[in-house]
Amino acid sequence: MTETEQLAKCFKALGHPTRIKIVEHLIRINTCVCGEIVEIFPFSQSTISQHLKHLKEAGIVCGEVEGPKTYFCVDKNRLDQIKTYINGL
Amino acid sequence: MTETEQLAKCFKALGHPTRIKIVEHLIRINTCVCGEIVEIFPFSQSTISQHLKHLKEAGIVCGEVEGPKTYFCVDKNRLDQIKTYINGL
DNA sequence: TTCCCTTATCGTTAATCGACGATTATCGAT
DNA sequence: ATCGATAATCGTCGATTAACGATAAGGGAA
Repeated sequence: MTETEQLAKCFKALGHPTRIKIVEHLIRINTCVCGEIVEIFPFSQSTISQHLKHLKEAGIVCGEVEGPKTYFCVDKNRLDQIKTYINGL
Repeated sequence: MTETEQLAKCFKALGHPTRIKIVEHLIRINTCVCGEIVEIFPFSQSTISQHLKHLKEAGIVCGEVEGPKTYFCVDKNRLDQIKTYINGL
């Protein structure tokens, strides 16, 4: 995958209001579990799980499985990559 | 439309490799005409026109009709808005 | 083991996207 | 007034997305 394609994937992942809010929330509270996000939004657990999957595949968030739970957090490096690109425009 | 929705629309518009490259090209050469972009990419005129429409609707580019041609350029203000948001994350 | 809690995945559905060719609209020049 | 160039729009098609409920898979506790 070219760099442009990778970038496009990131932007696409951020191209949905719910996913933007999920990222904002994750940054605010540093790390949290899927169920906590489900409580915040008026969408089903499966829908939120899908959004998280999108964000994970774009490398914007990472999830660490710990027992039955998965702790999600934002990948600062990837975020910095995006910042660097945008600022360079 | 909420601010988040507006942002999502911008990211979505940037969520395609061709559109990213169009924006990069427009920034590089400041302003240009649709046909010029069509020559650069291996896509049809209608496809490029659609991509430009997306970018326009997101407010990332603006097009000024001048006779039979339309001159496109990047809206620096909108770009700055995106930069500001990203950097604030 | 058997529940319960948590998350991921599957299958479905309606809507949207990305590409195309064809057509239309608009302006300038002949 | 017609023609040619340019760009936008239309109609179509297959692929993808976003949402859901239902189901599966995993670990922890009783």
